[in-house]
Amino acid sequence: MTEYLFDEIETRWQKRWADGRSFEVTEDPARPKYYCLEMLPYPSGDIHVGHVRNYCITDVVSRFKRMKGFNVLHPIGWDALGLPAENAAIKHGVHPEKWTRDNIASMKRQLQRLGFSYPWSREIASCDPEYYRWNQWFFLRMLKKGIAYRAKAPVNWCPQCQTVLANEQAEGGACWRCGSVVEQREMEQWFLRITAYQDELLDDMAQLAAWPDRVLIQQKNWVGRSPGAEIEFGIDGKAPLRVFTTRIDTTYGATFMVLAPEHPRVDELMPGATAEAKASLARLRAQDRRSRLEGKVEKDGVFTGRHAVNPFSGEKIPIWVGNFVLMGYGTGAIMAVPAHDQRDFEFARKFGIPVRVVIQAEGSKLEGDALAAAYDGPGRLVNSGTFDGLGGDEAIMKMAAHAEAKGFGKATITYRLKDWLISRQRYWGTPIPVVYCDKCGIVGVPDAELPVVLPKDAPFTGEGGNPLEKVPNFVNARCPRCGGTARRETDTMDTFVDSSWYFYRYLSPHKHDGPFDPAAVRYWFPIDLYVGGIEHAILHLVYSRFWTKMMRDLGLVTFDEPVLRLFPQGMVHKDGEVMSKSKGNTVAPDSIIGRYGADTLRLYILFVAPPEMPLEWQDGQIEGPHKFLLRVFRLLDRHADAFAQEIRERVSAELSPAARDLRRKVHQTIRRVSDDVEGRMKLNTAVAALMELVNEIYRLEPEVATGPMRPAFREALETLVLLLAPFAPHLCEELWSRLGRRFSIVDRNWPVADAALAREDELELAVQVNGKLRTRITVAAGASEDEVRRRALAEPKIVEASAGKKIAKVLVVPGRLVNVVVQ
RNA sequence: GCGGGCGUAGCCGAAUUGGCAUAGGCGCCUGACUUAGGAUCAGGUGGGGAAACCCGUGGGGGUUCAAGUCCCUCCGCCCGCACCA
Repeated sequence: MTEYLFDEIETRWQKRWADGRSFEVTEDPARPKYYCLEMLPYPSGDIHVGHVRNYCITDVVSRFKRMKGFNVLHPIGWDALGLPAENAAIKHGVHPEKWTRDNIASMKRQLQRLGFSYPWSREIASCDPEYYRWNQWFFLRMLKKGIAYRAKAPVNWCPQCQTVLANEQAEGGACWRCGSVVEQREMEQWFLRITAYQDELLDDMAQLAAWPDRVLIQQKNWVGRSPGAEIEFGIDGKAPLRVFTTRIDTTYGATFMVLAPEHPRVDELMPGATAEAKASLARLRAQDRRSRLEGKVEKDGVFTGRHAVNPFSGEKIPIWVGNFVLMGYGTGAIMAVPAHDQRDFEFARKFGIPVRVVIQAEGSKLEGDALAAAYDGPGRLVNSGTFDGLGGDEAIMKMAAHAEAKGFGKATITYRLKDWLISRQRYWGTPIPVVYCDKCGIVGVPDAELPVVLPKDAPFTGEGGNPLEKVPNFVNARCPRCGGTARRETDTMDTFVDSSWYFYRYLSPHKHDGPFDPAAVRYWFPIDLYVGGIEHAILHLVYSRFWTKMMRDLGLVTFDEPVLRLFPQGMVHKDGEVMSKSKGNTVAPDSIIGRYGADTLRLYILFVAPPEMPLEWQDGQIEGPHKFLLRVFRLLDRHADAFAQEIRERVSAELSPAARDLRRKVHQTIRRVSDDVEGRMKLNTAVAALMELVNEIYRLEPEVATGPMRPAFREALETLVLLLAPFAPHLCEELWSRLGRRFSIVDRNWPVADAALAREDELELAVQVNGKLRTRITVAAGASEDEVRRRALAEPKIVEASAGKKIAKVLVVPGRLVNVVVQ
């Protein structure tokens, strides 16, 4: 019965929405706008309820804003997702384009079934040639400005995916898609110079006040800005060794140096190494990458047999190779100060290298193990020549100035962030629009020849390697500059290039003479609300910030940041784990919709936990929201038809006590739901408020539904339907039309709370003695403080509790409580 | 190891600015209606106690008239980063 009910209602309204014209959006400068979206979904076949949560959140906010009178853009698009699409295509023996489009169609159907019909949407797919065109267009402009460049560098290679990866995509040494351990390879690849924006990515966080701190902290750590200094340590008969340090003030305490095992000068420094030393070196090199994945590996190293000169003290110190020094950070070499660095200390102890204190807190005489523990404590320099007695920043500044004056060093800033590697050895992605000419070198494809499209006949063997290399028609090209023969680039772009700017393309998805319409961008941007998973904190969300800054420098936009408010929703868990296909603990939306309806599923997801918290899926809990919707339906079913026939009367100013209670609850609920959705994004408490309202309506229905107070009852029902509409849109469209109102409910104004009606006439105040609850009193809302105090002190329980004691103070907190302090 | 967050009923959770702890839902109990109820409607539901009252937000301590909320400390869980020089 109920299944039939919701199925029929939902089918009916999904059809109406699909051809409804009232959802059109325009760039009308006179109207306030609201641009909200969820992170670009992957067309990865079947969705499960874990995916559905961010759609629910965004859809509720969109509908709410629409009812608030905003022009709302809530678009949807699809990521081509190069690598997984290609792997899936190989696995299933179909072309990745067909696989992608089939999955897009399937996902679209599933989302429509959920009521996410995106009536005010503009749709894009980043696998379309027209999207390729603009990716390439941007690339060529970046190439011209030196932001895109090709270089040989150590890069991450995923042996499973058979392609290189960006640093961000190989975090912790594992591939972001397949989890394989990545290898380091020296390869020539395409990069985007994101490091040109590293300071701005940090500084502009000041504009991101509405982003969660944890995301900003993650990004900050990822950029990893460390101010410090570079110093050169001389080596007899060789070029000096450069190191980076944040603690130049400890240089007198450097008792040895350490190179990363992969450091390019290791072989040069140990030409006549013994077989034993060579074996140690080989061991260190083999060990290094794995050690970082597996966590703790004991510090290990080998002495090169050579020494370097400390430029401050002139002391000769041994040069070691050590597994705890990373080639990817700083210069890949360090000066080791065992007295003031835990890692250096451990290494020094293992190999019997001396430890020299150069910073000491006044009066302290630390020795041995305690030295390391004190390494970052405050103190003054000792054993540091002419710098003795200096402390903190002053020591750092004076020593850096000295190094610069003597020409062996200078203050620098080191960053962890590396340039974004965007080339991929895959078929299914945007072709990088350049050719290699024997005479002219690297030449960009002219705009007029864009887009460079993928050949349809690429062979998919599943044997690895890029199929594009095996398509002569694609590879053999003419040089646009000299007309000679040239070889076309076969690498394609990282899928994260697509997602870096898709939300601009939404504004004008069919534009052919530019990536987007600047007037539309002026109107809609920046994005007001962006909902998505936290897993993109240092991937998509860094890339798209970079992309916007890059476009600003190309003169395409005038602002620095694309997203005003970021809202990372919590994951959906089941059986204690994140719900995901690979875990096999998914719940299909279809099975829930078939049983309870799409509105119930939405309401459950929104109600059972606040949106930012993880949600534990529990089968039984969905009954509550379902029963609630049926309760609403039955309530309206009893009255709607009659109300639709009647003339709408104004609510009388003379209210019965029951009608007064009802109106108060109605207006309090308007206020609560509005605040919860608009300000705090606490959609779970908004739903709870609506449940309270329905309980109150049921309670008062016998007294108010008929007779002179009927208009107040009608007001309650209509307001309920309006407030519930963003949460249960199918049901509320149905009920709204049953009340004789016109399609669509999202075009109705959101109700406005009347403060006078919401105010309580009487207040129940707690009366405490020394902070302990003793009794309660009921007073008129406007009662004076004096009167409240008198009433409280007259209460028998208070008289009893304070008998024989001195009343020191009586605190009256208006509207809340009275606290009598006795001694 | 460093950084961030969290810990409230049998379960999910509420408490927005330090002001009546536990809203709303699940579950459970009672009653009504009913041939029947896994439907619906109404009521109850932190622990102890006959009651007065006492206890109660992971443990301990502190600030305050008043602490789930602020401070210190310990325990547990989650997330992020991790030889970053």
